[in-house]
This record gives sequence, C-alpha cells and structure tokens, in this order.
Amino acid sequence: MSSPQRRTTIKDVAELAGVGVATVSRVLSGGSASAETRERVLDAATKLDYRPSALGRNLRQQRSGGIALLVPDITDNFYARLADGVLSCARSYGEPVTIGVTGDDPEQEADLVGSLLEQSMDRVVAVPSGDGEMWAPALRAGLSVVFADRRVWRAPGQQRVLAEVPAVLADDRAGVRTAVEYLTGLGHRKIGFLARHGQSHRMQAFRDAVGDALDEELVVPARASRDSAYAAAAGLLQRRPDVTAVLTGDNMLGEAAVLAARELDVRIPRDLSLVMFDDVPWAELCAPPLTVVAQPAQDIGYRAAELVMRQGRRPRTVTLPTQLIVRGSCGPRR
Amino acid sequence: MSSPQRRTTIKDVAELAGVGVATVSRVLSGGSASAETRERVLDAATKLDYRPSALGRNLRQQRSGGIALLVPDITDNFYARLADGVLSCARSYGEPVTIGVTGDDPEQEADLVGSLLEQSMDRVVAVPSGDGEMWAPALRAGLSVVFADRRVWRAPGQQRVLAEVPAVLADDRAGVRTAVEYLTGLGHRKIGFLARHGQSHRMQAFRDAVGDALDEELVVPARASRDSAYAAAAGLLQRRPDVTAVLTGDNMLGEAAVLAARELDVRIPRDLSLVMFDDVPWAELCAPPLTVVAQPAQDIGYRAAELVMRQGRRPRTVTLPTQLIVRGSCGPRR
DNA sequence: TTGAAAGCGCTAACAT
DNA sequence: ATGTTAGCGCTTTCAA
Repeated sequence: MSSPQRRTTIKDVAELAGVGVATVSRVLSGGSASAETRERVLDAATKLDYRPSALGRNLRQQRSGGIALLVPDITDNFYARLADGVLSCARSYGEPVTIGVTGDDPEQEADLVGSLLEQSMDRVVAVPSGDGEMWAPALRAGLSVVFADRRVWRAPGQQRVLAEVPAVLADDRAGVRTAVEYLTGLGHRKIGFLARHGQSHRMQAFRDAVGDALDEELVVPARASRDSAYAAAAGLLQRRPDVTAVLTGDNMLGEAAVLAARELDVRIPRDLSLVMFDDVPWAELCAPPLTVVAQPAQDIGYRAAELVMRQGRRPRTVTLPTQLIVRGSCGPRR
Repeated sequence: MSSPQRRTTIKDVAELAGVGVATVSRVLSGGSASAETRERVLDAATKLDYRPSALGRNLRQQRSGGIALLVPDITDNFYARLADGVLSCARSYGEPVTIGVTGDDPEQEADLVGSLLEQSMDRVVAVPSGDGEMWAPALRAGLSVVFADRRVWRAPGQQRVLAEVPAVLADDRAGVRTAVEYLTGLGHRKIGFLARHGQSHRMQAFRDAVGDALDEELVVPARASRDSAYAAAAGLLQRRPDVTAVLTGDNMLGEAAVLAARELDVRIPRDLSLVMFDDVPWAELCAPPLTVVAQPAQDIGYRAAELVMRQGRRPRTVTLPTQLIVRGSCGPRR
C-alpha cells in the first residue's frame, strides 16, 4: 500500500510556472495578468492537476463556503424534495451542502447552529423549529439565514432582526382556504384539522377559513413523530365521530389519518373526506387516491438557496403558490 | 445594523487565563495540565464563550473533519433513511455531514468526489454509481471510503484496491431468493424482475434464484429516473402479458409497477402478484398493501458511518438481513 | 503587471 | 507542566 502523496500546492504551481504564488492566485481567481503569464500558470496548473485547497482559502477568508441546510426530518418526502432543491442550486454554484436534522426540536436546532458557527459556515437555509431567542444571536454572529417552508414565531424583543430574514414559503393561507372551501362546497360542516406544532401558521389559516363555524376541539396539534401523528389522527376520529372531513397539515399526518381511519373502520371517502397538505408520489397509489394541496417543495428549496447565495438586495419574502389536486378521497357529506 | 463582532480566538482565552496558547489547546483537547491551570483555562473559555475555529484546526491538520455522503437521489425514501442513519451516527461523533446527490451518474459522482478532495474531506460514505476507474484514484489520494447499499462493479485492474473498501450491504441475495421462492410457492412460473442498472447484483441473484426457468426477457433494466421506471414496468407488462408475478429492485420501480398495472387494467393481486424491494411507509397504504422485502436502510447508513469513523481494523463487508413482509399484493397463479 | 510578505487560528514539535 | 514558535495553503495588501 503506497502512502498518499503530498498534495500539490499553489507553491508547486508557482515554481513550475516561474512566477510568484500571488500571481497564481490571481490568475486562478480571474484577476488581471498578462496573456503570457496567464497561459504559463494555467499550463502549470493543468500539468500538475492542481486543485486549490479549500482549507487554505477558508482560513484566509475567515469563512467556509458552502450552504448549511437544517430540516426537521430528511426522511419526510417534503423535506427531501426541499433538500433536493437546495442541492441542485448549490451545485450550480459549485458549493457543498451540509445537512443537519433538527427533529423539529429547538434544542437540537440550537446545537446544530452552534456547530455551524464553529465551522464558520455563514450561509444557512433553515426550516426553523426554535423561536427568535435562538436565531437572533446567530444572526448577530454574522450568519446569513434564509427560512424555508415556515418562518420563526414572533419573539417579543426580536422582531426587528427576525423581520430582516428572508423566507421562501408556500402559500399556506390560500392552500388551506381553497381546501376548506372545497370541503364546505361538498357540504361538510365539521371539519377537523391535524397539524404539527410548527405549523401554527396553517392552523391560524384554518381558523380563519372556517370562521364562525370554528370548533376549537377539531384543531388538533401533533408532535413531529410518526407515532404522535397517528395518535392525533386516531384521537380525533374517536373523540369526535361527528367530523365528516379532515384536512392534514402535512403528508405524515395524512398517512396517519388514512391508517387511523382504516383501523377504526371509517371509510374514505364514504364516511370521511380527506385532504392532505403536500402531494407526495404515493398519494396517487393510495386507495382511494388522495386529494391534496400540492406545494412546490423542490422550488422552495431552490429559491431559498438562491436567496442565501445572492445575499444582495433581495425581496423580503417569496410566497409560492399551492394547488388543490382533486383525486378520490373526498365526497359529499352524508 | 451592528457589524458582526470579531470572533474570540484561542489567543484571547490564553491572555485572559494568563497562559500560553498551547496550554489552552492542550486543555481543550484533553491533554495534560495541572488542575489549577485547567480550571483557569476552562473558566476563561466559558467567560469568553470561546468556540475553537474548525478552520484553523482543519488547516493545521490538513483535513476537514466531517463525513461526506453520496447518494443517487435524496428524495428516494430508501436513501433518505440511509442518510438519516449516517446523520444520526455522525451526530454522536459531533461531525457535520456533507451530502451530494449523484443521480446515479458516474460523471456527477466523479465531480462530487473531486470537490470532496478540494475540501480535504477524507471520509466518505457512498452508494457508488461509477466503476473502479473512478474510485481507485480517490482511494490513492487518501480518501477513506465505505460503500453502502452496493459495492462497485469489478474493474479489471483495480480489484485489489477496491477489495480493500469496506461495504455495508443488505442481504440482496437472500432477499431475492426468499421473494422468488415465495412466488414460485404460489405457483408462479413466469416472474419478471425490474431493476436499475446499478442493481446488477440483485439481477444476478434473481437469475440464480430462478435457475433453469430463467427467461432473460423478463429481467428488465431501468435508468435512475421515475419516467424510466414507469417505462420499464409498462413495457414489461405490455410485451409479456404472460407474466403472472413481478419483483422490483427498489421502491420507485414498485411504484411504477403499481401505476402501470393500474393503467393497463391489470389487477393486483388477481392478475399479477407484486413483491417490491424496500419497505417504504406507503407500502401499507397502497391498495392492496404491498408485500415487500424490507431492508434496514437506516441501519445500513449508521453502520457505514461508524465504519468510516473507526477507520481502524474492521470487517471487510457487513451484510444486514432483509425480511419478507407478506401483505396483500400476491396471490396464487390463476 | 508582478512579487514579497503578512497573517488567518490552530496544533505539535521542541525547549524550558 | 508549560511556553515559544513554526507552519498548514491561501489571499491580499503593499511596494516595485
């Protein structure tokens, strides 16, 4: 087994080209140089198969390149698509992406942000779980953050600094309203809503959409886990057999609703109409195929990454449209 | 807007503690120091909220910490779970994880590896797409690699160096055999197999399991995309209406098979029995619920990450068991 | 246009 | 046990 050979450095290139290291650096980063020098340097670099060390550059510039991405759960298809969008944008900039999963837990999120700081990463796309208490210091430490999918809860003292954070969001409000209107149009009056704690914005949109008819008991929150999703769904269905329609705030809650309904022998769409947020590939395979509010997950990620790269003057918040896709999981109230 | 304050460095800590920087470094990395000194340093570090800069350390040590992870497609639930396993192991070591998606394309994979080298990352968990031509040089460059889910195609000259690469795999061979035996037990004789180009090992296992009865036309390969999966499934079903059972090499091919069957009005399990590799959450929601060969995806990721961290003496290859989970997508031949 | 040199924050070799 | 110092590879003044 041969020992790994020493890395080629800028010094080697300078030597071979017969110029100073500064010149090599300039040429390679597109600075000015005479045509002849440029050619000599490029030649030498090619001949030695030189790849500049990110380590040296990073230390010098006091920042590591790359984008950090914080999501609650990478196995959730929605966040996976979002991540895919970030990756695809980052790739076009040639930037590596570091991923962290927060489990929707503010504490883990804080840890992760701490380690980003330790790495001197200064660009983050985050689906935030914590509140302003956590993000404000990070912002002050020079981190440039773009929120995706949701923004942070309003924290009393921090509004100003948090308002500065750009965000790329799906149009929750319109999505929820459309879904609720669709269901009421079918005659449904008792509509349940299953959502995560982190989806407070959707909950509020739901309350607003339902208006006077609101029954607070039908808005049920769940924690981030699959188990908690199932518990919430089964709980609602058992406690309130009078609900005739359910809207879920994400796909795992939708999955839970289907499972719980099956378990309790509640037939979809005969006994219960179901609309799920997020159009995952399996929605179509389900029996019956699920009616969904589609969100442009990959686009959200892409745009967020773009924003965090551009850093310059930019729009405060980007809202991307959702779309109701009617399949077979809803029927008239009976 | 206040300008981001200068980072606290080891020098600041040394000064406040009244010791040299080396002492600070030693104390913080668990070296020897008198109890009193240790306390003074720790105090100072706490007071200043000092976090050592990974940049400095990395440059000094000529390697950035962290684990790189290369997967074909992060939106595929299998790889997402695998990634989750890697992330979870990495977290226990406090190491960041950099993800790249290869799209199962050797060229993109080579690019990605190049950029890892540029970052001086030296630990990679990879689901390889390219062949030995690509990995051998990386290995020689000092990268320590662990393959997950599959290993690299045998490349003529490279066998020795590639044989050194540890791998964590699901027991494909047993999984395929069990599935095939289950289907033949139900009376099926014409069994189709849908697999990716990258899943050649499973194809071979399938050929071996079927034995004499093998009809090469029933083994159909697909490229990495969803479209290609669908085309392969629909193609097989149309070309060979005599197949009574299909095994798919991954979940996207399973999805494609369900969709294609529905489109062609082939009923599952009445007209066609289906077994899918990989137990994704939606397999149970499908109508009928899908019989699957479950793989410990998250475990594969976790173990691979562990191997790449431990670097020491290690087993060559870890094979993890699969499990046939019988649900409702298979029936007797009719 | 080009080169020399400083210095980013850290660790390890060496000296005390 | 602790301090001093060199140096990792790069970019960026500054001077020529």
